[in-house]
Amino acid sequence: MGITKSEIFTTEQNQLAALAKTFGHPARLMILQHLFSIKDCVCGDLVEEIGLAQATISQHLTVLKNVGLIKGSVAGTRVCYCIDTEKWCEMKHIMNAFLNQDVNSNDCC
Amino acid sequence: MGITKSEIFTTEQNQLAALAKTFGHPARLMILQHLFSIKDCVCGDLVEEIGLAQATISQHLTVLKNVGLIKGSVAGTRVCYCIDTEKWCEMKHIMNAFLNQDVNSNDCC
DNA sequence: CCTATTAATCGTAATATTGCAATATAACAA
DNA sequence: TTGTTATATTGCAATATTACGATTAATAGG
Repeated sequence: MGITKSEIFTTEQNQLAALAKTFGHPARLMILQHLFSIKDCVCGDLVEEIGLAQATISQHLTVLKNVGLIKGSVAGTRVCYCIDTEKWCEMKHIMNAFLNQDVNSNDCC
Repeated sequence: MGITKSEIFTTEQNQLAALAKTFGHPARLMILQHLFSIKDCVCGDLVEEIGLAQATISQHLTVLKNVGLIKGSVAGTRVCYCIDTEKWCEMKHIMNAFLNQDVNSNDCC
């Protein structure tokens, strides 16, 4: 039904799935990579950079904002977006805990 | 339009997005965690374990199989699923390369 | 052969996501 | 104020995803 039965899963599972879903679109990955690559945290050129309509980019930015990975501050007519490094690290720990669960089981790598 | 414009992104970005999308559902996370927790690699109890219909579980297993993270071998009437550890590690490297890109930029953690 | 068991597939319904044009909003500049 | 620029929101269309009942296929056990 396109609807996920969240109630039968743990909070942790739902949270991790929500995070992963955020990374589940190449445009959002590109946005994050661009935010990492520039130093001065000033954005707004994402539309030309990526090649999707302005409305679409804005939507993807909202998704990233909602999950907390980026934050934007108004600077005149522009909005300055940047990575929320604290949330990013928090996320990294959650992801790593999942990705490294194999060390408990058997031989790997 | 519900359709992703894959052609404007790099192969790496599309690949990573596809991987992340796989983790973007709690049922699939639960399946993977269950496969890690048991040792003998015999499955089939996933339906009771999770609480979704058999057809739904089968669908999720197909998604995981398509991305290569699990493999199944027929054993009589049953199918034995297990993690493809090689692919799992491969995936882990790809994910980590993305998650750790922040070390290049500024102070974190 | 017949039947039960297990998992995959089909068909369908409901909801979610992606994308864009058009419009709205907000701030600056003249 | 008027016009310009930058971003957000709205409305809509197309496609994707999730879920399940029903069916099918394949095998094991009598």
